[in-house]
Amino acid sequence: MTDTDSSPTLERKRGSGVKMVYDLLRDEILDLVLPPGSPIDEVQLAERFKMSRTPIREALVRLAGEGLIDTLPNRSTMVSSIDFLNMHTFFDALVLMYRVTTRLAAQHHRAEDLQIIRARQAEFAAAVQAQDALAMIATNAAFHSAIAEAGRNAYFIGLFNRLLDEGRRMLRLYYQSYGDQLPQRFVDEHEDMITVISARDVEAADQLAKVHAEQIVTQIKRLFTRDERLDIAL
Amino acid sequence: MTDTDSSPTLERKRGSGVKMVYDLLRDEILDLVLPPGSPIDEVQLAERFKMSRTPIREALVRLAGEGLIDTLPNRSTMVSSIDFLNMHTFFDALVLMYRVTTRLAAQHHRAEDLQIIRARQAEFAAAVQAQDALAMIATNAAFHSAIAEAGRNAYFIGLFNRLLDEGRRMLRLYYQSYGDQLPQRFVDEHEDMITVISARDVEAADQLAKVHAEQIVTQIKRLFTRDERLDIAL
DNA sequence: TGTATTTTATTTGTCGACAAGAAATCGACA
DNA sequence: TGTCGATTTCTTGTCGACAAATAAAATACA
Repeated sequence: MTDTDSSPTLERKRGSGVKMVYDLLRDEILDLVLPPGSPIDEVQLAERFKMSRTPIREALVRLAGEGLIDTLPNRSTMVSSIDFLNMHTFFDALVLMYRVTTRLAAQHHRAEDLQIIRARQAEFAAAVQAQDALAMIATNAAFHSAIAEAGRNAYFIGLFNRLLDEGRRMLRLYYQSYGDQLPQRFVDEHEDMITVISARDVEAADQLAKVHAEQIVTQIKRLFTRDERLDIAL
Repeated sequence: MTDTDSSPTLERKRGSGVKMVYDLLRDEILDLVLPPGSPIDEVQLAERFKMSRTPIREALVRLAGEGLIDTLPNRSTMVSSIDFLNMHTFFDALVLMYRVTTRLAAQHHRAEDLQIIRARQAEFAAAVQAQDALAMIATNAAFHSAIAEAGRNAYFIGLFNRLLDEGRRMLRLYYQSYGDQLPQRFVDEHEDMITVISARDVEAADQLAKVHAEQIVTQIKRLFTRDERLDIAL
């Protein structure tokens, strides 16, 4: 890992360094490649990416702003822990955002939005077909994120994406312990959601999102409550 | 401004510089001391606070993360504009957060929460009494923020505070043009909200928050739509 | 006089180095 | 052997300086 590696005199474009390390670190955190509590060493990252600590630091400040890492002043910085104690607040917010974004999508979507949503749904269906649990998590989040985008409310989009990120971490924690798969039922429900959205049936969209979200929540809750091993990760 | 000034060898505590400039810049932005579009010059701030550009930069990255400033790569950074075109999305989110946070406060509040809420309400009533429009804006936001805290959902608290900040900018824009005052009616409604929260009447809290929020929204809307001068600020 | 091109200037992005703060290590002493 | 204190080490926070990118200004040319 410390050899001269691939690029000898790598020339980076001026502003791209921070985005690169931000994106990669973010992915590694959300995929639990860096599990909660992992130490984040600036100088280690600096020599890993062959750049100064300054752009590394900027990326870390951004991640800290999103709550993905915690910074102990003058001491250390590490990947933030998953708050299982207040998980119910997460579920409350998640269900509400599911409903609101689906509602707004039914109201404000345009033709091109539906194309994107359908593409995401196809990817999700493929992941389910392939029994690829991690791909299911990612494509499911992308599907609902696309719906939120169609709703065109930046405030809701922001919070929802944040929640989906947090959920990605929690689900990943589960799916790497087991080898389970999400049921085919979700695929069908997604199809129904697309139907009512394109029909601009706001109330039906809301109701569908509600049962869909609560179903996911109860499933996740069941997984976590019957598995005490996860308590140690707190 | 460039003389030796007050403190000759001012010793700042190690991590306090960024917080100081962050807090102050944030206040100046929200109070429209720095109106939308104002250029933010790093070196100017650096010599103003007598520190290096590095901590300034960190504060700016944080502010950019909250959407309070916009950074043009390699060019300039300035105070972000108020998005009047999508104001309805702001109102949608604001009303919903009003409702949700008040609901949750009725459910989860503790005795000490009510003390804080009542204190904020007293400050708001005093501001109304004194006809201090700016103080009304601030204390009203603080009142509802305290209710949100009592609801104990970090996700909703985060979004709601963000919305209150944005609303603070918009209202400030209005109240510095005119000399109007919020009606006494809001004080009474606040009292009603405290009553139903302490009675843990969730549905009544929700309903009260709904009419309260929508009333505020319609009032703001009326102010902005009847005043075309504000279009130029976009 | 108007337009294209070079030059200058200003601002940001990055770097290497140093200092401060806190934890870990070591050592003195009971 | 255990505890307290000094020292070392390790990481972060800050600094001054340089380089790149862009905009503005100046110049050349038709």
